[in-house]
Amino acid sequence: MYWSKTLIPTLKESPADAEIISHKLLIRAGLVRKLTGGLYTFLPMGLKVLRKVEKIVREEMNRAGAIEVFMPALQPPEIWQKSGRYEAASDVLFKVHDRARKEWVLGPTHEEVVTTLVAGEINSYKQLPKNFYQIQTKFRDEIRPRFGLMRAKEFIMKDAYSFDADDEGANNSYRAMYDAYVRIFRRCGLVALPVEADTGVMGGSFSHEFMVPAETGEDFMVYCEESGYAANLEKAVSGLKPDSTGPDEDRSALPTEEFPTPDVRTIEDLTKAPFDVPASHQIKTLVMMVDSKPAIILLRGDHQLNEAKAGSVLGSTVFRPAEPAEIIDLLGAKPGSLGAVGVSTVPVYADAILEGATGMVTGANRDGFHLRNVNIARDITVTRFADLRNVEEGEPCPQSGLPLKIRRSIEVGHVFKLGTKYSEKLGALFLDANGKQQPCIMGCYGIGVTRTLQAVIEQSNDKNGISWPVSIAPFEVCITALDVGDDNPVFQLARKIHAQLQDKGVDVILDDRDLRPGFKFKDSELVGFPLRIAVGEKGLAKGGVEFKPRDGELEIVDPEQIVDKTLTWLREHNTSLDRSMDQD
RNA sequence: CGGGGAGUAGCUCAGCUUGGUAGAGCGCCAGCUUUGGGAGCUGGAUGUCGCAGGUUCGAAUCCUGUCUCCCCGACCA
Repeated sequence: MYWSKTLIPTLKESPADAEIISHKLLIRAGLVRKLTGGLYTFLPMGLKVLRKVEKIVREEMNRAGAIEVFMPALQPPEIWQKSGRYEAASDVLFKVHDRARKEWVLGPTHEEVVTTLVAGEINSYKQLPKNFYQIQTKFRDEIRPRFGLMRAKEFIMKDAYSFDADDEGANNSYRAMYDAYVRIFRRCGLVALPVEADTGVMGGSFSHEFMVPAETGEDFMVYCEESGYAANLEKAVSGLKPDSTGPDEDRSALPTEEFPTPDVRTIEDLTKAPFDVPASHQIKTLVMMVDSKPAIILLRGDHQLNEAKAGSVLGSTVFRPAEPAEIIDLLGAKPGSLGAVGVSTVPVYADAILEGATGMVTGANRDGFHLRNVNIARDITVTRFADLRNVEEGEPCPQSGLPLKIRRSIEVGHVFKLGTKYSEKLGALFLDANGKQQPCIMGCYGIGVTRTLQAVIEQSNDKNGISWPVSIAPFEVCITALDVGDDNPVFQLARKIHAQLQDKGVDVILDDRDLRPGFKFKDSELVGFPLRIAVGEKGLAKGGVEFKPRDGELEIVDPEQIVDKTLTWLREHNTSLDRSMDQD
């Protein structure tokens, strides 16, 4: 490819609407252009990277035994009603109407379609297991598209769905996908770590997310380097014990006592003089509404509610904080003076840390008053103790006991063991060896292909631009011709090397633009080609052409040697060809 | 949806407070000079100042409404 023949609109300045580095570089390096919020056109360089990521994904999915299909993006709402997700996923569903005013949905994911397919085509255990995958555009009415390709209304996903006859088989399918994901991300030159994850609206029994550590990530992962424990904050647990709660001296025998706390509205207010109650000695009382029924959640004052965990205790992912009017109606006081002492008409769920806590302070359900010496076991009717809070940095690892760390991360892949939720609802049943009808045991597995592309940029860049891994670089090699006249020997040599590399199967671009050298060097670094071969008079005077890895040292190489040198270097630096991968 | 910010040339922005009829840099076109780290000079093209309405002799500027984009929160690959 000659640079002048394609379109690589690089920008010296960052676009005003890009905030994070990968988004800026995506635009500046001319990989994509925005049509409108959350919708992007892939330009030639962006598309080349995308296709290379897809190729790696395909190879690894095929290697893992998955079979490729292609399902409609436009789907009938009926199958969503059958699965029960028409309501549950209603927020993210794009809905369209045909000329007869019939409604359709644009697929945000394909459990319903693939399960419908299997319901029709798979009848016997002899046909199982099967794992179908596709690489396809997904549509999601995101509340807030963000950060370029990171969260878009339309994005490319690899989605796979496994169907097994028994639980052991389902676990094997899950494991095969998990392993494939490890390989895929490694081949893309990406550091992506599997962490335990919440199953959320997908339902199902367990799941892992693949996380790319990055300051700009929207998720938090909790991890311990010693034990290898790693989990999404939504799911993470710690080894923190209940006995660490409560004041130092034993106040368990003292009766509860009401005391005036005018103008105290928050946990923070109560930690200040004259009250001086540490947040860890307070009980935070939250009122949640589930299907218009109230429930009370108790946390230690210094802890934060984990909504995913709360959802599983409340038995619904759909709940909201109660309005002040509802709270007054229920407890007789405004937020700021709430407590669960003496409450018996609504369920009270307390964080497990509070079990056995004594000498605590909580609201008195009377505006401007709190209670001290609260002994949970004695004074509060707790329906159930459960893990309801976010783990905090420094708490003991549940496995090693060492302090946990937390970092931001980008979710690039997610594997779920689904169980029989969809197969039962959509009739994906088969006859087992005893002639008995059973629902398939399913798993589903997603990779955000476009997001992965941007995550690589987020992880591999410097002040000069992107630094692509060889495996997914738009071109592996950029030949920078420093003179471009057709009869100029410099240009003739550059063209010769370009042709020779192309013959050897190297993905190479020749920068044949009539521009000053500095401009072309900057561009090649911005776009991020892993290897640059500059052909110019100065280099030739020193004995050859300039061989310059994007992140390495410049070498002068004899033009006769440059092809071999390049092939060797590419082989050594292509994460996709890493032989160590075949040994695990 | 709640809170914050912004819409002016292809891009990055100034002008708006204090109304007087459109600017800079980059990019683009032409010419000359330059030619190893985003060149210099000269000349040139490019705008319904997001849109609609209002106030006014006169609106990019003031007022009202509306749309879009970006950031923070709830959702997710």
